[in-house]
Amino acid sequence: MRYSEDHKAQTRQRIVEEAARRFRRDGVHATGLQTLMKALDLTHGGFYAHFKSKDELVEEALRYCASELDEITTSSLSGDQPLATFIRHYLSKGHRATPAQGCPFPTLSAELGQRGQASPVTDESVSNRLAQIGAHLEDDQHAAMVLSAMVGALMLSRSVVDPQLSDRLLEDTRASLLKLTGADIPQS
Amino acid sequence: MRYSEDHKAQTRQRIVEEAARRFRRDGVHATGLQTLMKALDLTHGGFYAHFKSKDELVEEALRYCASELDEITTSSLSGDQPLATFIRHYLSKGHRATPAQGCPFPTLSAELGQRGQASPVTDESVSNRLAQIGAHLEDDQHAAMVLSAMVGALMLSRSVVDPQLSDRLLEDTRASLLKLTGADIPQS
DNA sequence: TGTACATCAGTGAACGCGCGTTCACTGATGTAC
DNA sequence: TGTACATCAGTGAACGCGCGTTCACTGATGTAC
Repeated sequence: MRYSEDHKAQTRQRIVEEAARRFRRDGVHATGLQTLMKALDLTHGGFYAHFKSKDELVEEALRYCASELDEITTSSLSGDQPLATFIRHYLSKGHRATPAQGCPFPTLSAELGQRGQASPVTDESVSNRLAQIGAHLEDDQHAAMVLSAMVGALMLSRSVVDPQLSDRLLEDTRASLLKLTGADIPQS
Repeated sequence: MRYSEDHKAQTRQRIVEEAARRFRRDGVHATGLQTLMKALDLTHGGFYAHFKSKDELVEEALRYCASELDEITTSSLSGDQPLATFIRHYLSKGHRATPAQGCPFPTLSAELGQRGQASPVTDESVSNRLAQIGAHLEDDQHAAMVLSAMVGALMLSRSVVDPQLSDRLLEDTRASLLKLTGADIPQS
């Protein structure tokens, strides 16, 4: 079957977006191409018309996550009390409950490090986040700690069983970060 | 072959320790029982004389990591300027380079959350860490942020390619945490 | 002390399964005449 | 306008492989006599 001009590009994009969801929800290793393609009503053989390997898809999906993250943080860090808003959003129960649509670091960083699949895409995304956060701090050397605390707290809060402990990790970290960054940037 | 009284217990322990190393280095999913047993000069079939499933081994290995972590933190948090020493040790290049012997949170938390394999062992270990850290802070509500920042920074520093960026994550976070906790606990 | 037997940690072939990847193929559509 | 052909996104069977798990087995040792 021959399709309209941009049909192939659209299919490719659908694969990338579904992969970005599943990688974050289940992990890269645990996401099979067969299942992934079936979820899009496609057969697995067709995958290789779009990507030369699973690794190439991983790279693409990371790029997609990174650009999504860029958008969200950029828009979130532009209103009133931008950093506080961002922290509250990042360390929210909503974000904790939806890893598939969330920040890729708490879900994918460990696995990418272990698989030796780290890519410049991750580096650039981390650098961008540090720069964005640092721009809203009096001393931008604290940016690494703020980012690390957000990523770590979200990951830990998703890994414990007890809901109270999970809430505590999320809420205490949020309160501490708000207090610390609020002190750096006096609020109106 | 019939072996000495505690031979079986010793073998079991060797399996648990090798698993704890490999799970942290490669991830749980990526660690095969075949390879694991071969590394101990055993055949894979014998595995089930010790554990009823891989899941049971995961649980055991987590328990082992947790007790190891207990020991390290307890001894590390008992000298002079205990929290500062602990932070420096945790966010060191040595710890970054040896995930197999290090804290299980940066390597395993994401995967355990994704696999729905979270276990009370993790909860207890997180609680213990929070309590230990909180005991050395003026306001123990900051414990969650301190732990999250350490876990997040170590994980992120292992996931980036650029050594400078990796160092920055580690060192900036360390400096920030030392400054923050040092302010809470005035040093002699 | 010497022999027969029971134990059971460890062996290794085999199971079904899903993985990533390859490939000969289909068939609806756009193009050429 | 109508017909023949080329294109190529997507199909689905097949590949070798390693996974977790099962099982009939081995054979060195401790125990019983």
